[in-house]
Amino acid sequence: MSRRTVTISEVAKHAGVAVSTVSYVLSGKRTISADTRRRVLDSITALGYHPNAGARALASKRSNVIALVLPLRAGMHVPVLMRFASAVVTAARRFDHDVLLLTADEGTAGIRRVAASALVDALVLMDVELDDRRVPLLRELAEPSVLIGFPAEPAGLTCVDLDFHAAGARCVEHLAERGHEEIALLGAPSVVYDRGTGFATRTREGFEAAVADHGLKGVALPCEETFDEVYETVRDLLLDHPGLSGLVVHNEAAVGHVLAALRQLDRRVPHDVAVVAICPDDVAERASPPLTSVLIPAEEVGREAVRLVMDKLEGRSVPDSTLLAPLLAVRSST
Amino acid sequence: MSRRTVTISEVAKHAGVAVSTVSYVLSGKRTISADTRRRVLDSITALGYHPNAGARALASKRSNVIALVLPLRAGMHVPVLMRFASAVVTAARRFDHDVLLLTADEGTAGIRRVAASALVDALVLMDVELDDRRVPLLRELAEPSVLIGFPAEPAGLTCVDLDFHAAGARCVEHLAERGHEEIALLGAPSVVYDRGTGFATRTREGFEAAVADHGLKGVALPCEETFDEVYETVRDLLLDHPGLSGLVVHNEAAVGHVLAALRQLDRRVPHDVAVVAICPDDVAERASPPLTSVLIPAEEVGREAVRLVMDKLEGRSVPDSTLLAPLLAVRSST
DNA sequence: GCCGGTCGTCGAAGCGCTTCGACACTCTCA
DNA sequence: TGAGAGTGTCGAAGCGCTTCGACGACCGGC
Repeated sequence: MSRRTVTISEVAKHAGVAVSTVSYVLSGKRTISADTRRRVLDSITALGYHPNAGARALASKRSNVIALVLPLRAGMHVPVLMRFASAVVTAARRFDHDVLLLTADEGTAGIRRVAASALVDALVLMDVELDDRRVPLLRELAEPSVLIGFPAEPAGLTCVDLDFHAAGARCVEHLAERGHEEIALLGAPSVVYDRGTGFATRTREGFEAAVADHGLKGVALPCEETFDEVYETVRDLLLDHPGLSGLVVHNEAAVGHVLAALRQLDRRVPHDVAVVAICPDDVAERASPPLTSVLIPAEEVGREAVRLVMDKLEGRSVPDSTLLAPLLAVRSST
Repeated sequence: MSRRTVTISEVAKHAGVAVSTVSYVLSGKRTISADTRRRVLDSITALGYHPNAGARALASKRSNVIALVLPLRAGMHVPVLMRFASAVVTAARRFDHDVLLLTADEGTAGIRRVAASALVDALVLMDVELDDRRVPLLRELAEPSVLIGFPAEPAGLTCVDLDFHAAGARCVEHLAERGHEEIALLGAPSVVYDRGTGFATRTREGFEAAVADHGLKGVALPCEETFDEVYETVRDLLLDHPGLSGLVVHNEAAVGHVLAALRQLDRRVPHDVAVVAICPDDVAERASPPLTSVLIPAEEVGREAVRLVMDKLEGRSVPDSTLLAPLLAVRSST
């Protein structure tokens, strides 16, 4: 039965020490003799003591909570977002922090509110747009923050992401190595480009640069996410480019449809058309055939974002930009 | 520029009143003259005051934060979970509460921790299993909580969910009305049944009961989520049941594969096989053809869960069980 | 044998807020 | 006209914790 709440002074009394001693045992900010430490720790478990979060936050000016700002916008692939989110939560816990979930309905007001009320110590923003309304606010707030993704003007901000430019290029390179000469990129839904979401654009730029470098013919198209639209896009693409033999797909939601469309159009993968995806590993593995892919290292990005945030909280200096190198896993689709 | 933090006593000084008066203006717990209220409110905006969350929590024993416990387990359809989560956040904000995100890695320890440290006032648990490890803990903790979903032993707990039993039955009823006599249910992946997740089982029971009631022939199968597995399942199903003309699909992730498989097996929807899905509206609408479906009212469930939690926090009594009636939307697949 | 330096511990002062009791006032209504 | 009942406001006492300065006790070096 959950007894009424146990306070630090009860622990102190039980262990026969001062309140401050208990506090120092817990924080390790002053040296405590092994013997005293033992007694305090024993009392803590005996009484089932848990520090009160509010009191701690008030006294220490640290809430040990970070905000995760997750817009949940149209066109975003939710499972990927959730992997980031989940990674952030797990990583935060390793630093003894919890995660407050902020969605977009409140707009920037939510960010302002949690920062001003000291509810959180720092912010992690996901799904950053090139021209993101939250960015000017961040500059104004001076609250430690890390962006997952890059805005157009990242100067002075801390950003982390997969190096999508390199990822796009890596896919092209792989297809070039395999001898393909005419290839296409199927990207995000056009709404995502219109919004100027960075990762979509950067992949396309990487794709185009590598196509030029390798002297290939290449075309980049947005790609919607219903089967019928995908089917049409693929059909038209094959019609317009009879020589096309390689496909880069950067759209988790559409990747299954693309394969289904190829199947229906009687193109064998990889025999007639080779496919490289940029997507999480499990999506690539579960496709048929399993796809050669550049994985989106959601766990790593989330972990890195938290590490950066913690560094900033501790006053350590951090790099403005952290780009994780793309890693290509070859499977049966190329 | 974010000035250093403004406190209530500065507001009080600025408005020429006592600190407690400012507090009462904010909380409305005592009557304040219109004139004083105005002056205080003006000072608050003039100084840009935001109450400190920690101090408030300490003094009032209320953090104005609720925990959302989101296991993120295998086999769960993430986009649906996120719609619940998003609805919970939005609803919580309407009650001036924030949401702390708890995932499963910590197991029950996380729940215990946030409750004991008074980090949160209440808990909302998602994706509840029939035999859920978190349930005994809830009984022990005496922290206000609401479950989204039903455990095997819900006595004394507050649960809210779509009435999946009725939903399964409703789909059968609809197919019966359309004259189908032999039908099948394609449900969640078998791992979900094995785990004893309530909603999957309850849908099947509703399906089976209604099949019996209407004197139909019906079979219920689990359904995995890769195209190849779905294809096999559908193919075998049609082989084993040549007279089968109606399908109920309760698996968002597989629904697209089921349609693709039918297409590949040369069965026209709804001409040869009618399909009813239990899934969110947008999934049903984006399928081709658009699916007749019982929608999963994620927003409504989330909202209801928060309402119940707030009622409990205010000491109002709430019903143990809240079942939302299923609503069937007829589209082109039946 | 005395001095300066750790080391380990304590007490007390807040952190910024809510809330309780008290205290003027101003209205009633007998 | 005065007792009683509101109103509107104030001051002060915490809420449970961290942190700062202080202070013995003990150490080695001269």
